[in-house]
Amino acid sequence: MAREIGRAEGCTVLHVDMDAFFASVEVCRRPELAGTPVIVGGAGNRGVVTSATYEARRYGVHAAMPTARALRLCPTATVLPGDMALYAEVSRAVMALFRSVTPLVEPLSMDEAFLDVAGTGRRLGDAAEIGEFLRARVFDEQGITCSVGVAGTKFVAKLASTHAKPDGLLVVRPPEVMGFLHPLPVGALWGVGPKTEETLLRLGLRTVGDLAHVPARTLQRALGAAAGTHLHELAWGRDPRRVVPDEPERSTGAEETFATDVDDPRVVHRELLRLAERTAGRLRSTGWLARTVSIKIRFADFTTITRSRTLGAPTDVGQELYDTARALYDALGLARTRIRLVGVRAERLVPAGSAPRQLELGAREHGRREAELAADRAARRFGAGAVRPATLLGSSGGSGRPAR
DNA sequence: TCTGGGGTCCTGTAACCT
DNA sequence: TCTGAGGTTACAGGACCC
Repeated sequence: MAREIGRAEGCTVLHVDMDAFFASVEVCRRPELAGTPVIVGGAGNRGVVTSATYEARRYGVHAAMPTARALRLCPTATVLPGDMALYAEVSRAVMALFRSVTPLVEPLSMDEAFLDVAGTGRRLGDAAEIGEFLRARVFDEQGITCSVGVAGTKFVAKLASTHAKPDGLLVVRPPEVMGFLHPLPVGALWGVGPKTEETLLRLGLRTVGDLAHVPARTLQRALGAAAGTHLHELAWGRDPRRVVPDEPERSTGAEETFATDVDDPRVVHRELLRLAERTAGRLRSTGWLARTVSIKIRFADFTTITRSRTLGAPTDVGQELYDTARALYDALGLARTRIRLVGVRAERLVPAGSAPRQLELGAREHGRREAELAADRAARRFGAGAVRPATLLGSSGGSGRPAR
């Protein structure tokens, strides 16, 4: 349990990260699982681990690992399918707690957020004391632990919370940044994944310190202008990004992997319709319209393509998303090609209130939109799936059923 | 060992316009 | 009329994150 409490001079940014979030929420709900390996993830032949308790991680289990492999490593683990609605509820409560401390809360995902506490006054103490206060409150109210990084910049705070895990808090004051940063492996930097790490290792750059002492030009040549400049700045601890609350969404979508590969266009069409409806429902519930529709196709060999088209007028109508998605798919001429996954995404979102609805198609489109809004209301009353397009009725037992 | 689902951002290319 | 430069936008792909 890494813990270092002290004055947090020059530190106003907190990064709070729930420990093994989904798995911890499950253990909280089922206390008999406490202290045992628990895996949340897909159980099918194509499922992967979404979250795992530290007891499971000790066996080498980690997120994104195929569940089947995780179970070979840790046969005693309890595998749970996951309950996104419950996790979202816990997440909302935790974010509300953060906002009771400062309005400057920037959620990164369900289980982590940046907080800027520069303007909170001394009521709760300095940034480190605020961090400890939040850790205690999250545990009291939700029964789960979290880790906190405290620093002067977002990215150092993020690295600090990673180092504090699990159930800890780490402060990195400005004079300590280089000493903290430079021994870390390059892969620790935000934005360095397996590919970039390989490129850097080929250049003989192993640590963040190595990166810092190479000319920025060298990194720009190897990684491109943006990434090269960015990494060089980070290696010197420079990160001017502010904590920004309420960033609008840029896209939303849905995708599903089939339980077994599919080559029947009718099955693909049906899945595109289902995904378009799901995506449109999300647009309506969040008040956005999409200007661009894109589809994603992943083939049996895991190669992936995307195709997109910009609409004449922005929409949140499932039938319109589907018409476009289907046209994009049909244009590929993929009959008999084995497909593993399909996805539909709505991009270039505009607020529903700001965009004039298209008049030309008025009557018909209005009818569709009204029907889908009525279906939304029915779903809220009677549960998701209460109202579905006729082509989706009875389709839940087909051979092309998506993996769950 | 066989790779989920939700996203963001960057880059290269082509088309189009001036 | 032809050609090229340069800017903008749309599209496709890839890397990355949780």
